[in-house]
Amino acid sequence: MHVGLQDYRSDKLARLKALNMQAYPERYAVTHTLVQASALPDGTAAVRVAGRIVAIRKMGKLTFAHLQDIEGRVQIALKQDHLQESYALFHEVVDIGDFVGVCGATFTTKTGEKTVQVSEWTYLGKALRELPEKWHGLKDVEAIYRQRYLDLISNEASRRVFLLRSRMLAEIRAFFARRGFIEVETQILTNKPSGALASPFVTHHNALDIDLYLRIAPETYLKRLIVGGFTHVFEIARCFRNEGISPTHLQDFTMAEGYSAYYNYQDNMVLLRELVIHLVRELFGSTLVRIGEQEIDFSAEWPVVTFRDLILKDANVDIDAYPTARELLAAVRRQGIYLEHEDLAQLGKGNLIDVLYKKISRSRIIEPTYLTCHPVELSPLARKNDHNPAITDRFQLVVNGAEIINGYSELVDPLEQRARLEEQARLRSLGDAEAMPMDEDYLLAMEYGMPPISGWGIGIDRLLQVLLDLPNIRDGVLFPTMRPVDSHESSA
RNA sequence: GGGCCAUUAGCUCAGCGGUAGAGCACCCGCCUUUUAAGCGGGGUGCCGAUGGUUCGAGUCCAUCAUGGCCCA
Repeated sequence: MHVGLQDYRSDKLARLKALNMQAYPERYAVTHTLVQASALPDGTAAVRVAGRIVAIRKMGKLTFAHLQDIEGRVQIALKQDHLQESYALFHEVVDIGDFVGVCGATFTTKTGEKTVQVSEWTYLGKALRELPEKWHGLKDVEAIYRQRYLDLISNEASRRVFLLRSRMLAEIRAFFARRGFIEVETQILTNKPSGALASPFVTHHNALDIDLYLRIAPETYLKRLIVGGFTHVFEIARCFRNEGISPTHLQDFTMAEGYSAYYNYQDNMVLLRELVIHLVRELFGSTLVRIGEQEIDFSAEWPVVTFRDLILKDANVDIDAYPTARELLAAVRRQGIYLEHEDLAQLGKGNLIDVLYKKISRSRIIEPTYLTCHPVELSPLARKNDHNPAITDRFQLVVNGAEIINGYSELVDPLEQRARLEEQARLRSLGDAEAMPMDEDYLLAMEYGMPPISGWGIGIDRLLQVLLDLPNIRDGVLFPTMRPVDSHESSA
């Protein structure tokens, strides 16, 4: 016997078998979903619904119960008058948590709840363990992540989060389809961890006897597709980064990423603003979203701020006035700002600006804001600005201190790309694990010619977290990665 | 990697040196419009693990495990 199984439930299972009833039948035909049934007019006959029993209220010869699924619930009523001996049987074998199917007619109770008056019920599945407590639900964070099914059964708020996530992805697909984008799937097991500055997961292919990397971004593959003739292309891409765990970082996350030939980054700033406003409207029925203490109106104008102006405002330091990292760092210290980093002195100017921004500015940005003109060394795949070679034609959407969207005009010149990747490879050889490796295969594709391109990436998990104001990004992930409960457990 | 917090019944939680507790769930009885149904009766436990201190340890100490938050 397994630990934790409730004896009274095992007893009822044995009782079912003794009565020659199926504890786990193979099929049940329904006429309505639970939510549909709860909206039928009174007197609708022969309604057949099925679900998990989440509450039973027995009042002698009359019993009320609730059937529930992911979308909702409906009340059922069982009367001894109508059901005869099968009324007692119900109480003899059915527990909260079991699945049943019922057939009956709809009516409305004195207290106004639509209810199916059961004329016939069918056993559909035994639960050998008790459900979490009906009023408080499942509270233990660890159990919520490890046993999401229990969280979904017992917490209405959790059901809402995951239904909204699903709708959000459907709306993103519909939005881009309407604008002529073609959805693709590119490889997840890659030869090079390209397309972002991040540490990859490494795995091994036995037949080829080579190490492979789980993709950190689909970027270079989607741009190869532009070479191949796609004009507007996007992917809902699961990506993997072998980095630290925090309430805002996942190792295994979903990115929607897209590219358009002939666009520049400003075209995409317009496009993605439309997308976000569309999503907020569809999901919440309004562009006003409550996030923390703030009510944010996504339809209001989004400020556009350059890195330089942002840091000038928050730190009183003009990053353009200091040509080297050393001078910039000294200027920052003169403002009484002390940055924390493992080897601050080793950082290049671009990375230093990035650390500074994260320290003093990012968390202060609450309303949707486009941050632009990123330092070139943070963006090895982005196009340099035609007038200022120190910055790129890049933008990020920041909301409530979180980076939701990243996009830029793409670097399409293969010779400059080669030089940039050589610089990255050099940083990598000096020990920067996040620098990009040389990627000859991508350069080969570029050498066949690229049009002007602009691309974008949306952190789906992050977006969901911000819009739903979730304390931990994993609250929007069904089964977040966890350490195993017992790493050397037996095969019990 | 560092700091703080948590881990007690199936679930939600009390208990902080002296015989393991409550509510829900569960079992028995009553109850034909309830909905955290109600009323009466019943306590189901490896108190995360391992050591230690003590006459005596959920309780104090140490180490470990898992998780959360903050910092790096």
